[in-house]
Amino acid sequence: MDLLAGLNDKQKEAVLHIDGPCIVLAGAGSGKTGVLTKRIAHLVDKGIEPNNILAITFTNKAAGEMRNRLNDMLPNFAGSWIQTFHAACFKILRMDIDKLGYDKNFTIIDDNEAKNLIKAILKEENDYETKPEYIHYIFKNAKNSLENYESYFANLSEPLEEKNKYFSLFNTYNFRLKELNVVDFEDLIVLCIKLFENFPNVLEKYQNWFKYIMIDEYQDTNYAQYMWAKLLASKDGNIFIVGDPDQSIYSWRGAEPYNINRFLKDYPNCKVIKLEKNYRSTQTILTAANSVIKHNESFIEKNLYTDKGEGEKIVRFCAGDSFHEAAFVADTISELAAKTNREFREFAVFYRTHAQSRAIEESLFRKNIPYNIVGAHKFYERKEIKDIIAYLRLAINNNDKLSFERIINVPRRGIGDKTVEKIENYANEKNLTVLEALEYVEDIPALGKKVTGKLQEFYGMINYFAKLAEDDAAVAEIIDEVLNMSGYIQDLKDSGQPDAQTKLENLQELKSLSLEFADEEENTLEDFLARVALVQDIDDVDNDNTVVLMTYHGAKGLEFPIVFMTGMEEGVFPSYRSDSVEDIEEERRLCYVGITRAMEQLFLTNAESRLLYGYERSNQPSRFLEEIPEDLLSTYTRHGKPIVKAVVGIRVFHKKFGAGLITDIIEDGEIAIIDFDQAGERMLRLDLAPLEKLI
DNA sequence: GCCACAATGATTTTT
DNA sequence: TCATTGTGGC
Repeated sequence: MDLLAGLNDKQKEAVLHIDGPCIVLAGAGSGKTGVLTKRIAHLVDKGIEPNNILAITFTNKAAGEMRNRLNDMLPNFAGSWIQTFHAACFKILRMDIDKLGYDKNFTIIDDNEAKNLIKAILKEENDYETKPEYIHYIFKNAKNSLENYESYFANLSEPLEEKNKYFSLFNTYNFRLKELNVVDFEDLIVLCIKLFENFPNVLEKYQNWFKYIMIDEYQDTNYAQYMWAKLLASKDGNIFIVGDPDQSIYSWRGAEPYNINRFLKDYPNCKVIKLEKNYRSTQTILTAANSVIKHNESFIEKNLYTDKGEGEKIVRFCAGDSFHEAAFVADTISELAAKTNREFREFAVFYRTHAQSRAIEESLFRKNIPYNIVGAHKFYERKEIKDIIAYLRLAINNNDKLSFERIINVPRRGIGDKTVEKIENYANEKNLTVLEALEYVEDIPALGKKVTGKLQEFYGMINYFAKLAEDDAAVAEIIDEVLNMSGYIQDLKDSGQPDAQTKLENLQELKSLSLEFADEEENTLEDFLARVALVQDIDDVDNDNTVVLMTYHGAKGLEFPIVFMTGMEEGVFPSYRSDSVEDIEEERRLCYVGITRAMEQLFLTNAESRLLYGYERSNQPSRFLEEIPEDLLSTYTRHGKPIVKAVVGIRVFHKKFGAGLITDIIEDGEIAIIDFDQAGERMLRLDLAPLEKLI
């Protein structure tokens, strides 16, 4: 097959690049995934072993997509190192973490569990002042910085007392992690680097292994990830990175777009390739995106262009309030879907915060438009899923107190905090894991007979699961045993919770996932647990034909024929929380990401007032709106659309009651009965009521 | 150990 | 406003 077919000159140059450092600045929609995969295919064509190629992505979804495309291109492709940073580090640590004094059957905890551990520590210290979220943030930054921890904490701009407290908490936290035989997300990267630095022969092993390194979404790497890649590439210097500084929207999570500059400094002779031709959007949309992002200070100018032609104008709609805005979105979707024969899945609605989705949901629901919210409730964060995972983790890692505490009384076994405390004290005293302590449950002082029996039962059950795992039973089978033996399913069925059915379905889904997992090369329970920890959400290829709702952040990497950017208001987007120039610039990049998702048509909406934290707030239109040239827009406001003739069935807007539908007109056309979306049914005099017709 | 009510405090979240 | 978290009574 011809790898270069259909590529432009810049893309070809990137695909054909083999040795030495190279940076590809890939604008939105410039075909970067194609370039990455084709470059791998080209390397393989040139006789390079697939296993000598390391390709790093940020999401499992991106990694999976790349693998799929390669499998299509090269049917026998067996490269197993197309991974996220975290998954690659996990694979490395699984082989060598014992050199750092960790047990090889360590498990991974996610951010929530890390926060819970921090909360527990704070509670032990009777510290009710320190905010766990903040501490967690500091801890993450400390690890990602790769600095000496003592000096990192000493350099914090906090009072000395606080700094000392934080440092001491940090040490306790890390001590606990090791004790529990778990690592957090940051540890995966940092421990891997530690391994490389302390054991040069290990580093060399991987350097010889990964002769060709590729990193996607480089603008989103943090300092530790930058250093990790640099270490691995430092022997041969065959590092190929792809990124777009204008799409860096995660600096608040530790991403350092400055890493691109570091890269340019590290490799002054690197090849720089700019991909500016866009294959996604109309020129109108691209011009809008270019104009907005020009307001940011930038060291690399990019200008997206297309040969698709101008396309439709961007529609700008100014709504009275958030309900009006939502009604506009729903009405427009329903109209367009009918008129242009579009499927619902071609529409996407973006908002800055999840709280904004509600009004939009209600409007869509009212219009019978099917929709899906992306990213609000992640599969693996659901309580029922986490519970079952905790059973599995405890079976693998007997010392995982976090999991133990989570499920010892789920479903209810009559074992409360006091009992747990006694068990943990005993375990500490005798230097046993929590599960081992249960073996000697009769020796634990001050436990009732009933409780003892329950604990023995629990002990036997977990051991049985562990035995199954040891005998390499299929993960699905183990999950089945957990669901039944623990009584979890029965308890759900008996509970009478309104969402019990959904939960049961989710558990079924977990089982299905584990069945699929059985086909993987590495399919032990340990591997499954690592997968679960590293995959925050299941990317069920949404085959539903629904409108998609998500935050601007969630939209990154996606594309839709028709996009609604809602809440384009000062204080909402940009957020009232961003005040520094840097903050505003990041919001602007987020706006740029939003605009460039749209393929054919873009709608920008704002509301003159909206409900925030219980009270009404008036917001100015977003500054980003003014940064788009006027001639690209066709603007509609709720003003200037007086009701020419009130008839049953039209939608109207009332200054106080919001949007509603005229359901009847009585008294010779003098009085209308209007069913308001929010305010309910009202009778209003048409000559007096401040009504406007909704478009 | 469990349940009901009050107090709180609230962007964005690839792993 | 509203969902989550903590406290007090049983």
